[in-house]
Order: sequence, then C-alpha cells, then structure tokens
Amino acid sequence: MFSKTCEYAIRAVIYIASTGTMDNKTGMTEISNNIEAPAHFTAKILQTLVHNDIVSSQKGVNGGFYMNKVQRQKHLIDIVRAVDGDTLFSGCGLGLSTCSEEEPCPFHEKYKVVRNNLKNMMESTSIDDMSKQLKKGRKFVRLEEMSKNEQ
Amino acid sequence: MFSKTCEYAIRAVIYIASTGTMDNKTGMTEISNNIEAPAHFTAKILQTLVHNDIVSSQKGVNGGFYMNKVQRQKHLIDIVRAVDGDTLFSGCGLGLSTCSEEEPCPFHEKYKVVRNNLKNMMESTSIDDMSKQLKKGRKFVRLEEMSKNEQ
DNA sequence: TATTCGCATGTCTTTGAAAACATAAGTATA
DNA sequence: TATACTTATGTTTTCAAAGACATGCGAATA
Repeated sequence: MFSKTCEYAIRAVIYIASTGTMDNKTGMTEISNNIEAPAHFTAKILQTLVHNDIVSSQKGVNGGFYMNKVQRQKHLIDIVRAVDGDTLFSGCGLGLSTCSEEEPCPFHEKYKVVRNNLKNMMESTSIDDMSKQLKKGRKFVRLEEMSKNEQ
Repeated sequence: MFSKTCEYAIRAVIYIASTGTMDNKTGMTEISNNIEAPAHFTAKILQTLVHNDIVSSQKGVNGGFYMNKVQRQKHLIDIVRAVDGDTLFSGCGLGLSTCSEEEPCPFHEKYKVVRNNLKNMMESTSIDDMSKQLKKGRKFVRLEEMSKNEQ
C-alpha cells in the first residue's frame, strides 16, 4: 500500500514521538535500530521530515531528533504527503491519467470509496494516537529492548 | 496502491471481457494499444492470467484472448492475487513482519479496517461488473476508437 | 503438408526506488 | 578554541520491477 520509504517514515515518527523529547533527544542509531531500517536511508528520510516540520532535529553533542507538541498533533497523512506525495489519495486506481471525476474509468466509483476511506483514516489518526497505542502495549519492532538500547 | 503489473492486468482483463468472445478473439496488439500498456510486457502478464484461468487464449490464425462465462464471473481480487499475491490484503500496513493479530503494531487496528474494506470491495466486484460499467459509458483508455482499431 | 499468423516462453536491458558511502557542517564541553 | 559527537547533504552502488528482444510452438487454411 505504502512505499518502503513511507513505511520507514511512519515507523520512525512513531518511534521518535514515543521517545524523543526536547531534553532527551533520540539519536539516529537508536532510531534505525529500533524500527529495523537501514541507518543511512533512515537519515535521508528524517531530513525530509525535518524539512516538512514533522520532526525537529539538533546537531552536535547530545543532539538527535525530537518532536514538539504541535508536531505530535499532526496526522499520518502529513507523513505520507511529505514522503510519497498525494497520488495515493487522489490518483486513479488503475493508473489512468485520463481518468477523472468527469470522465471516470469503470473502476472509478468503487475505488473512490475505498480511497476516501483510507484518506479519512490517515487524516483522523494523529501521531499522538499512534504513540499512545505503542505505549499501551501494541508491539513495535523492539519495544521491549528500548531501554537496553538507550544505555 | 496496486503495482504497475497489476494495473495493466486489471485493465487488460476488463478490455478482453468487453471485446473478446469465443468466436471473435481479441489480439495482443489490439489489447496493448487500447489499454496503453507496453505490448511485450502485457503479453507476459496475460500468460500469468491464462495460467491462473482468468482469461483463455488460442494460438494460431484468428487466435487471441477471450473469456468464458465462468471467467467473466470471477472477481477483481482474483486478478490481484494472481499477479501480486495476497500481501496487500493480509500484510502489515507498516511492513512489519513481526506484526500479527496476536502481537499487533500500533497501526494495526486502524489499518485493518481500511484493508478489509479494500478486500471486500475487490471480492465483491466481478469482472462482468467492470465490463458493464465500460459499456455503460465509463471511459476507458480509447474506448471510442475501439471499432477503428478492430478494422 | 507447408506456410503463415499469433500466442508462449525465456533471456536481456533499462530504469528508478532503495540502500550505502563519504564528507560537510553545526553544537556542546572540556 | 580544539575536539569529539551527531545530524545534513551529495554522490555512488545495488537490486528488483518494468520493459524490450528473440525465438519457440500451436492452429488454421490453402
């Protein structure tokens, strides 16, 4: 459904929201370890997210990534839009560039329902929500080892 | 949402269902022209669909692709399964191999709703349905030029 | 039964996402 | 202010999906 880049992005953001604070920033290595994503690739994705004001970063000693209150209140759709653009939520299900509301393809109506369903879900699900789910016991990649990695 | 291969497959099947009959089979060239897909790649995809008993083919003079009654009553999900497998309908939204019903990731519940929604839609939409939509006026790639190409 | 038409199949090439590498630049702290 | 630490950024490499090519095989028909 989502691209690999996008999956990593969402995983990273949820992880940072659950661990990174202004006072205790989360480092690159810890992030990529815990979301099981290649370190350098994650770094590049995080750049994009910083540019799109979804996460914040700080260089240097004791630097790392973190999220402020406003950023935590953003929604999953903001991550997808920053990384993959809006195609998934607005494009034709069969990839037809000629398909539109005025000249719909045979699949248009049925697909639109599902697509809007997905869009609404992504629009209404905040990063905070996901972070709470994680803390509530929803397993992530290596949540149980988090404290170990943070040593 | 779907892979390029899968988009072509669905487009091809809808086209064949709308034009190919036992007596008047639809040729490769006509298909790839009308669904705007590369000819050789379409040929390879059609092979897969023939093997999966979604379309039928006949070699030789006056040969081509067509669909019988049973095949026309199959559903869109059968095409996706044949081409892309079942991952889209059963996999984790964040691509986590560890995520399951027993150990769900934070995104699991919300994603499952949308995923099942998509699955139900693909399960309940028959190829016949799509073919009827096309004939009812839903524009496809070059429906208006179909007669021209068939000369 | 030979010829021609058109699908079937395997291999090769291209392209772009994904991943790795190398280096720059900013920040804290001793 | 020098050093160690950590993110930022640009370039290169890898790999799989997408697409192109070449050839095999089956069926109709003259």
